[in-house]
Amino acid sequence: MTTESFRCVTKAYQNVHHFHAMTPISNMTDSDMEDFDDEDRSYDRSSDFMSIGGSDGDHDDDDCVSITSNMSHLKTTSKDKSATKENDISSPTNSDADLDSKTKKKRFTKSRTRARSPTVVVRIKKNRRLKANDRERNRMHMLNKALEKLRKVLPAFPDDTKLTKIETLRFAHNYIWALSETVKMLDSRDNNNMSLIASQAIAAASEALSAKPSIGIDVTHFPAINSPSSVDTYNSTISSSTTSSPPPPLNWDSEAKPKLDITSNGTDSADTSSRSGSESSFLML
DNA sequence: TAGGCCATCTGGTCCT
DNA sequence: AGGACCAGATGGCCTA
Repeated sequence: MTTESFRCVTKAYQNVHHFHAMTPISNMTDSDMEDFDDEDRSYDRSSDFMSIGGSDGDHDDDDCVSITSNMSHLKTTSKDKSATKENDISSPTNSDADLDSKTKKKRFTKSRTRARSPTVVVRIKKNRRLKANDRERNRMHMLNKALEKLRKVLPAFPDDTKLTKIETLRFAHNYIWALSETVKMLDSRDNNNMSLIASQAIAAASEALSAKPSIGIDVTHFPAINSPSSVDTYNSTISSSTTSSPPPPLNWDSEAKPKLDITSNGTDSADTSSRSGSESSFLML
């Protein structure tokens, strides 16, 4: 188990309420038990211990999710439990049938407006917060997993430098843009005016992007990347060709991810100052 | 040591 | 009511 996953698992367990795993039920007060029921946790009276879901001790990166799943399971269980409670109310026993309607109404009202002491309310709120924290943690884990998938489909940097979140998004944005431009030009290969078309495409893209400041891709910086998809390289090659000869092939190794040349100069952006120029250019938004 | 990045917690808001 | 989403706050870790 990695340190990170250990931290993750440990934290998740820390964040569960003080009713945590292996808390002896016998040590609980009646109000505790009531609160516990309120918070939809399962427990096992027969074993006199409660748990928040099993763990085989062999955690991996998915363990945080599994913990959440376990808690979700508890939630499901609790829903069943609450449903059972409702059934208990709606389907009275024979002794209940002996009661007059007035009494029944009184009991029903009481069950719906159960008075709770301030300490119980605080505890309930605390548990809701913990559950919300768990969901939020899980949500962020899912987001990070998606981000990791995105990193894997992007060209790798020479030293396997892990892109930060913002760099990944910027890089992906520019990378898609580059591929789009390449496809546009490839679609026009049998046209002798490839150079004109390419420049028009870039101009159009530039105009469209400049019209949308929220995107703000810097087209003038983007071609600084010395990759086969570099519009600059591509376009200059096309410009120098007066015939209908095909543009330089995309010579990216089909087996390995293309390596970006980060040795050329470029303009650093504020939050990519620690990276090389061309890298910053490609990441710039 | 300062700054960047990240994970997590937290309260608010919106939606179902 | 509860869950999803969001943004601000906070603290830890790492690096120049």
